[in-house]
Amino acid sequence: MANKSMNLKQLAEHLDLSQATVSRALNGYPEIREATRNKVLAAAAEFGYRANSIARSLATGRSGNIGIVFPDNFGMMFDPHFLEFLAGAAEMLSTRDMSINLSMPDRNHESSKYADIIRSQLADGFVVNGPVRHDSRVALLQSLKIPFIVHGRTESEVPFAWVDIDNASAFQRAAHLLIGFGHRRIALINAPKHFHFAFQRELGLKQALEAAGLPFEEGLMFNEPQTEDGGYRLTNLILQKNPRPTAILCGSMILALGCLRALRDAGLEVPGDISVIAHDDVFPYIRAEAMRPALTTTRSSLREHGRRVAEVLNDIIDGKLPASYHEIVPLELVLRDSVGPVTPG
Amino acid sequence: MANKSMNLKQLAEHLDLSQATVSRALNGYPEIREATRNKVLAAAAEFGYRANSIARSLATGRSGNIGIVFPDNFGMMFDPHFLEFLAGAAEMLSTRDMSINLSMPDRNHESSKYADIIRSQLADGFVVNGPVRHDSRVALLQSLKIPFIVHGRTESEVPFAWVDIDNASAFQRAAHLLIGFGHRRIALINAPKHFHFAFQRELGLKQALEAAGLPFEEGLMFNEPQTEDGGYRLTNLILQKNPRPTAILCGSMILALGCLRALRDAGLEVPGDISVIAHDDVFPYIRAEAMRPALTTTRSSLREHGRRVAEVLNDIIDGKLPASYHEIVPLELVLRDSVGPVTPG
DNA sequence: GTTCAAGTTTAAAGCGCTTTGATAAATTGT
DNA sequence: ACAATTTATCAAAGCGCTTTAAACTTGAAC
Repeated sequence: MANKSMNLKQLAEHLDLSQATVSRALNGYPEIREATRNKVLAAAAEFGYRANSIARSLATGRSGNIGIVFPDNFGMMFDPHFLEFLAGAAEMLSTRDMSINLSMPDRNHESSKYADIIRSQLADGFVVNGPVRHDSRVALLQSLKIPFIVHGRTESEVPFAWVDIDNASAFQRAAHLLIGFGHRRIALINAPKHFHFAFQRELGLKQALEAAGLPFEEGLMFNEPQTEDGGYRLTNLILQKNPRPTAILCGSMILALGCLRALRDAGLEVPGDISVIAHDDVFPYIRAEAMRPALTTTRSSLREHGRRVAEVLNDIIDGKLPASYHEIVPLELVLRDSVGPVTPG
Repeated sequence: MANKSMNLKQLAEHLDLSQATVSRALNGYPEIREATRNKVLAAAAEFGYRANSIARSLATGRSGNIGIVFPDNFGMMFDPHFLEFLAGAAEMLSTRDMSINLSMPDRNHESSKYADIIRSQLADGFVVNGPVRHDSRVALLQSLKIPFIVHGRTESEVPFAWVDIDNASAFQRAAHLLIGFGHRRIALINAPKHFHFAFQRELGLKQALEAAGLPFEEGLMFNEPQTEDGGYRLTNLILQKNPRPTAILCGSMILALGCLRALRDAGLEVPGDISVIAHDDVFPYIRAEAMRPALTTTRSSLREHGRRVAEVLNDIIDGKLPASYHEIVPLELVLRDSVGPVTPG
């Protein structure tokens, strides 16, 4: 169908070498003489030879794919975040000549989905996205002995691999900053609390308040899927509180977008009347520094997470890292112009 | 690493049959006696046997993957739309035991990306997403003789496969409806005009106006990436026009969200003061029927497109459909409550 | 009872790579 | 100069499936 291109055998014949030698030369084995390797590389380039990944997989027993299943909460938790993560993973994998095997969860037998994919060797391991506080996928994958990594964290008896940011401490630091500026009533616009990261973020705020001897007010905690619309509506609710909170913490830039709009509509100045800090997942098309005022954020690139998670999963599959490996991606608190001291009145 | 499961040879031995027979039984070949097939099926189920997709691919010469490359305009065109499409494609493919090979475009040599993927047999064909009016990918893939399908359309000398909705006629019908209600000044909030679909939509509006002998006003055409924010800002611009347009056409539900908010902020009633029609890509989490007022829309599910595009691409790869196959997905005009007659004033 | 065709099943080749174990060539030591 | 190493290359096996071509069964037809 497509242009039948040269295969290893033909390349080897052309070079008057054995397939074994050509294969090794291409794959960087040390026992190949430099002169030979150069000849092989040159010929490969000349003919545009690329190893057939299928044949390689059959020989090595590795599919070269990592499996990513659409979050089953898709439609909730969702879109820009998941896609941004995907983009990072895809980017990283292409540098290692690997790919993503993307699939939808099977409503009926979601449990067998993973096993099926592994058994048919469509993927060598999985990424678990959008973990909830007690996520059953971890135990499932563990019992099936399938390599996996969680992006984020969940509560589990048995250790498992994960890569996450320190959500609690990020929001604690943000809150600490606000408290330092004299804020005492801080509202939180957050994702639904059954997500582990959302729960942790509220915890961080709580800790900062308690550390400062300030009361934690349940009534200032708002949870909603992270949409611009949600940010707008929740902010309007916040503004009805009496006395009005003097600062708002937003769980995502998308929520912040809605939040800022609501504040503008209400005729409030940031940071004059109210301070705002958001968590920035670094979407290329929503830039905190370009906003008016430039937004103070806790920042951690979701695309970067995608890259790192894919990398770590590969290393786990390769046995270079243990199945219990975990890592906290550092995160910055970027000071810009949306935080100021509380004004009396 | 993962649970070594049974392979064809072992299954055949267990059944005291040849691999050929078992393979055929499993793949539904007609020459297998019904009794034999049942035995095979039962055993396969018992042992949870799944054919190794890699080995199958090597034998058949088909990877079983379709390639999807992130739109290079990613960050523009984008997110919820692309992901929704992806979800549909993933869903469809899993019913055919196929997968998506998802990759990022290589900035440096995007042209070789496709060829590389085909040569290394990572995919059997490609979906071209988010085509612009003159999209170079079509000529590229054609010259490389790689099976592909365009989701949407583009201008090209040579015929190629595509699946699209009739954007022009959709917007023409929507405009026609508005005109029927007496509207004469209709504003359009649209994606950037270099995208083929956006261009077509404007064309449709223009045609409807001309057919009714009404003037087409360039100044009422607004183009912006399809974000809620964009819809909000552009609507505010529209409201400053004098005389004020009496109807707005929105290119997506996300734009419409922003549009409606701006109207609400301005204290305008829909459809009392102004009528609104939007194009609905059917996101599960933005429902036109749930809005206030329920929105009249042109409707065509992007997820459904993903399914159909994947299906057609497969059929083209299989040779069941010609490489010039194309199809216009029908689209509905759903009347709800956001359109009304022009009120004098 | 043969004969033939249709219906079933099988042995074996092959897909294109990696890798093992053997072999040949180059290098070293004595 | 010849054995002992080390280095570079090769032939062949094998990964797990599909598919071709051949072989074996039936059962009907004569």
